[in-house]
Order: sequence, then C-alpha cells, then structure tokens
Amino acid sequence: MKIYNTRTRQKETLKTREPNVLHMYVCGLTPYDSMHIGHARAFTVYDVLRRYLEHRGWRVIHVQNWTDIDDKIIQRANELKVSAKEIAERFIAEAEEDCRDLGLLQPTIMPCVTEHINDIIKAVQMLIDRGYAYARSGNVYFDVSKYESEFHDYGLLSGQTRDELIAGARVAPDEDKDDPVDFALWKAAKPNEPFWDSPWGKGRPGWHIECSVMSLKYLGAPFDLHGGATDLVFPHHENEIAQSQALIGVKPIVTCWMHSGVLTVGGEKMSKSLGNFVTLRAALKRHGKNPLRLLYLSTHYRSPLDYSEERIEGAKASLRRIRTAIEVINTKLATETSEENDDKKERASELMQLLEESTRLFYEAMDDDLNTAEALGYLFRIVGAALTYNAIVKESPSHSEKVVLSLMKDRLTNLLSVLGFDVRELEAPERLEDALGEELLKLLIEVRAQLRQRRLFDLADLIRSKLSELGIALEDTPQGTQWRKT
RNA sequence: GGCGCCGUAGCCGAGUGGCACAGGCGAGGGACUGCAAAUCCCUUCACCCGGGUUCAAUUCCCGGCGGCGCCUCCA
Repeated sequence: MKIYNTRTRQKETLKTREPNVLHMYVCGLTPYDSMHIGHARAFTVYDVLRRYLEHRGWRVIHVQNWTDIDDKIIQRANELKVSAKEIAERFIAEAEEDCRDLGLLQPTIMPCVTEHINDIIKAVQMLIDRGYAYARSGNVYFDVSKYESEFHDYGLLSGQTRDELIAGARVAPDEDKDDPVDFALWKAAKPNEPFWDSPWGKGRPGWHIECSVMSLKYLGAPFDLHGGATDLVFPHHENEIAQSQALIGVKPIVTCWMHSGVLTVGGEKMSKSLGNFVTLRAALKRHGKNPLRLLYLSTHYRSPLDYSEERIEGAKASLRRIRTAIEVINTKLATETSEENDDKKERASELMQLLEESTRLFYEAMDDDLNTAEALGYLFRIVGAALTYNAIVKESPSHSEKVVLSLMKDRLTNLLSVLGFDVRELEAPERLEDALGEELLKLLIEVRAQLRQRRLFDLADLIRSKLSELGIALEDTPQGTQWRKT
C-alpha cells in the first residue's frame, strides 16, 4: 500500500519495521473543550487506515496521546475555577464517549502527558547534557542552531529553512531565548499554575516534548508512521522530529509522516478561536455516525473538506441508497428459487463480473494513498447494479442469481465495515426511541391501509402528510407500507 | 512577505499524456403508483486564464488570476 509521506513529498510504499505490523502514533487532543467534527475527521482517517490494514491481515499498534496539561487547559480551569486536572479529565471522558459513538476503534494505547512527567524530565535533561538544550530562569529551550548544525534537516518537513522561519518574523519574541526559532521543552510555572518539580524548578512540559517522549517510549525508534492533521506540520511535528532525533540519534525517526486535511466551514478552517465549530456530540445527535463518516470519506483525506448541512443531507441520501440496495437483495434472496435457464445464468455471470471488478478497483483505490473517495465510487457501482437488477428482473432469482446476490450483499457489508460504517445500523429496521410511539405508528399505518382499501384516499393522505410533518415518511411498497425517519 | 496545497458539470467530488464510463447529491422528463415516496430509464455533456514541451495536455513545465492551509494555539 502507498501512503503520501509529507517528509519526502511523494507517495511511498508503506515500509514497516516488522512485516505486516504497523507502529503508528497519532497526535491526539488537548482536552480543554468538547471535540469538534474537525478533530473527528482526522481521527476517522487513521481509524480507516487501521481498519483497512487489519482487514488485510496486518497488526496495528495505535498510540494516541492526550495532551492533558497545557496553557489552554490552565486558562479554562481558571475561567471555570476548577483544577486543570478536572478540566482534562472531564473532556477526556467526554471525547472518549464521542469517539465511541462515532464508531472509532479505541487506540491500543492512550498515554497522558501527566503520567509521563518523569520520562519527560529525563529526556529534557538528556538534551541539555548533550548540548541540544539550555536552561534560562526555570525554562528550558531547545537549541535549533545546534541541532541544525549536526542533523541538517530542521524545516525539512514543513519545507522551510531555519532562516526562512526567522524571516517569517512572526515567531513570538521571547527575551529568554537565544534564537527566535528555539522552543520550550520545559516551562517555568507562573503563580497559581499547576507544576511538577524538576531540576530547573517548578514547571511543566512544553508543547512538543510529550509526543517525542511518548511515541519513542511506546513504539521505539524509528517507528513506522506518524499521523496528525496538516496544521500540526509546523511547528509541532517539525520540533518533534528535532527533539526525537537529537535524543535518539536516529534519522529519520519516523518512516512516514501522514497528514490529513483540515475541515472547513464556508471555506474557513473550523477552529475554536474562530468560533465556527460544530461539536462532534451535536453532529452525532443530529445526523448519526454513518452520514458523518460518509461525508468524511467522500473527500480524499489530504484535501480540505468543507462542511455544510447540504452536504451531510446528501450523505444521508447516499446512505439510503445503500440501505435500499441491501434491502432489495434481502427481499430477492427470501423469495423462492426459480428454475435455472441460460438468461439467468448470463445475468448472474455479468453481475459476478461487475462485483469482482468493482472489488478489485476498490482495493486498488485504497492501496493508492487511502483513496476512500474513489473506493466509495466502486462500492456505489455494486449498489447501482443491485438496484438496477431489482428493477429490471421481476421474476424470482435462480440458484446462480441467488449465489451472486448473496455474494454482493456480503461484499457490500464487508467493504462498508472496512470503511468503518456501522452496517448493523444500516441494515436494522427503523426504530423509534419510544415503544408506545412505535405501536401507535403501527396502528396508524394499519388504519391507513384499511382506508386505502376502502379508497378513502383523502384520509389516508392526511395521515401520511401529518406524519411527514412529524418527521416520519411513509412509503407504500408491494411488501406493505414502510416508514422511516426523515 | 515566505512555504505548501488546490481550481473538473447546477453542487460536491475521484481521475487521466490520447474520444472525460468515476461516484454521490440536486434539477427536469418518462416508467411504476389511487396519489406520493422509493426504485429504474433518459436529460442536465464540465477540466480557471495565457504561454511552453509533445504527433497529442484537463493531465507535464513556466507565468498569471482565484481559493485555502501553515509561518502564533490548533486535529
């Protein structure tokens, strides 16, 4: 399988330390607020990568951190007059629930920064000892010039040289630093801030060091793949590389850097600071997990993805199409097997050919830098074939047709679950949360059937239109009246 | 200002040096239906602009224009 490697700026065959085992580190959240659908997009990308590799027989060791101590957490804690710890715990619990509801596989290991303070202090000390870092009044900074003089790759990931970064001139001036591009490994605690004791006084880790320490601790060096969204390329991942390589002396420390595109709204990046975010929780409640996942996967993971209600409604309609196709196949399979003849055999073999071709192309698309958008196209070819077959062929299927229909259904559900869709939800009959409501609905449908039989269509239509206003759509099919939520 | 990505039908969105079969949504027409819905069929025929390379460019190169991301916390 090929993945686009940000470090080399090209698609590369995924090379791993051990054959068919992927050691993957994904940058997790800073839990200072509810997670939004932009975060969820990134996590969905790595979730699909993992599901796909596991489907192909790989083992994936997936480490995803919680940056549970940070300026923003402290700020939020002060606003709400609670401890930083409480804030972090609260939003970690919330995010874990949201991720589960979205159908994300739980990472193998989810380390917290606050549980690795000693490891971090050791790492910072080691960097100082080796001359890659210096302490200034309780702070410790990474010495980029020193690093660059030995490793010659600072800026490689983000495509900027050290000089260009300085010329950017927006690097925060900090009197303590020897150089504007140097960055904090350890930050001295200000009054009323949480702290840990260290050789440099009371303080807490800087932003990037936790990922270096925890990725190396749990995955070793070099490890296979490091993921995150593009907005982490600089400075976070650039600095992480410098720290890790200075620490271990191995270059490159990560074989493949994978970055997902950001989620935008009206063309602007979704972010807390712009206030244009939709929480994952709200989106799940309103739309459900499958539509959200389809929206994510219908754009290539490296492209920006613009979120809109219109698009998610489109995703819902697409999903209904898949659902209908599966239903149609089930119905056909449930009918009596008809006698075989040449026409049926030929139809079956045509369907089989389409199925095998679409499946092959699906895998090729996935192997080509996780092109889920293209892969979905092939999946919809199978869907379309099933629907067309159903519309054209009125007689019940023969043995050979049943064989291929059954294969189509299995393949569809299989590929859908590889992409992480909840197939059970897709296949399950519609339900209302309220059992009584559902009974009443069934009663109404029964009454309406009687009305229709007596050709009292005015009343039957009244029931249908009133239910429609309540968000229930009725569809009269040869198998009786079906209902669904709208 | 620097670095990078992108510009494909009404919308979203894959893709390719050789007639653009992606796929989805939407719209219009038809079939089906008591009427709808769903479904099927048909229509909706698009590669930002200007150069260059080439027998051939939407695809490669250069230059514009436009959009976005990063350069400050960000998934």
